[in-house]
Amino acid sequence: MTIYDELVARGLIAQVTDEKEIRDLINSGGATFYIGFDPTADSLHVGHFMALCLMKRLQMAGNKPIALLGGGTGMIGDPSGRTDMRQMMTVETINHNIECFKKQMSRFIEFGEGKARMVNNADWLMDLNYIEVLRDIGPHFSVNRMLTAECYKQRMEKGLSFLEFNYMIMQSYDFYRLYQDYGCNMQFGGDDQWSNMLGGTELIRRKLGKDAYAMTITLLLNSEGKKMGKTQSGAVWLDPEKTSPFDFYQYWRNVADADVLKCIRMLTFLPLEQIDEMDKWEGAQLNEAKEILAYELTTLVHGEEEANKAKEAAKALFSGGVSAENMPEEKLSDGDFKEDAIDILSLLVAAKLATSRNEARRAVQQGGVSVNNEKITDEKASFKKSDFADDFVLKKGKKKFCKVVL
RNA sequence: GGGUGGUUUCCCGAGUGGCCAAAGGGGACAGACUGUAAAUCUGCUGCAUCUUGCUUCGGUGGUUCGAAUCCACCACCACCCA
Repeated sequence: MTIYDELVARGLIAQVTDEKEIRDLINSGGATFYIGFDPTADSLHVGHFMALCLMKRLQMAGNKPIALLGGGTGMIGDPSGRTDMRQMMTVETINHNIECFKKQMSRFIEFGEGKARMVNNADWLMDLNYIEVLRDIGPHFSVNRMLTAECYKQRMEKGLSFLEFNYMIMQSYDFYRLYQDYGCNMQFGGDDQWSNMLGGTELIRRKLGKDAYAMTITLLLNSEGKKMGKTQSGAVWLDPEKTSPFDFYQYWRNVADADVLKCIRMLTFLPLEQIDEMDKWEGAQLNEAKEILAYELTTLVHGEEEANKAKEAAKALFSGGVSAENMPEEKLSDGDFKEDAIDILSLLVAAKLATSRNEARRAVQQGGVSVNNEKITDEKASFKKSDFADDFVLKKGKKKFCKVVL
């Protein structure tokens, strides 16, 4: 199976500028492609992960990847898919985020001579001269056209600043530069990047009279049409400090039935035949598929060891046992104890299972709290250090728990 | 620059002087049922020393016994005119 067909079969391709050309190009390994990553946070997330996987897949097929860090575009902020303006980031934040990105990326993709290339668009965007750019690039963009682009259209109601309006031009300029400097003839990106990417192919055509191509990756949406990889408290991060391997595992373990196969197809490297087989599964058997999804992804992102730990911890907990072997831990300090005792509400807060004593109280009142599998019903319950050995399992609700270490 | 409308708790959104920690919906959380799914039902949703107290309705100051509600100034946003 060719790489292009595999991408199609996995449902990864959303839009392409020229299907035949792109198919030939990437199947023959003739593409030098780039994917841009704006340093909007200090860790990559699942969306980035998909892009990195795509990079890897194409690289294995002989194509040359360029990872573009948006040190320059991050100064502007992409308005695509947003209903309000991004908060402007300071240069320090951007640089810090870029460093974080670099570190994480190197774990997935090999960079270096003859391998993948990593560049930062700050290197050329920051030194641009306003008037020169206007005269050089400006004439090739029609404001009328730009305003009809989907990414701006959404913003016509809420307001769009001139700063953000320029984002498309900067991204287009990136492509134009990469085309000239590295022979980059293709751009990949999230589906929300489509109009920005077309800006680049168009600019290359107008300025250089050459063809360049663009392809977007399907956004990973759940059955309700919402972006996946998001939780109430924010994104599911790849940084283990921000989202623990256990939580990461649990996120995928808990996806809805309707979404499991799609996720496996799009996010894992499992062979398509095996996935097609799983596609026949129904009902409770899907639980097994979720386990596979969670395990595969955790392995890819955090390594086999962490994946095993997460899997074991989850198994132990959900199959009734209290084996706290690999469970996420929360350490208590002596300061948490008053006169050698700690009440249940403080305990929940200290273990970060509740954000306030009120919240903790509610959980107890509603019967959602247990200590070492014993339900706590009295909100005034209190524990002494001597009531436990070195640690114990504190549980709030069905899925939130931690091993409290004394 | 001129005019108009707006800024409410996680989000949407009601509230135009006391009965407002603030309707309703969504989301989140907890319980029941289940397969660590979905759907459904119930509870719950500012903070705390919790039958009470404290802090909140863009910001600051004022009027008043009493302000999310009235006044002044400021900030931000949208629309119309330039």
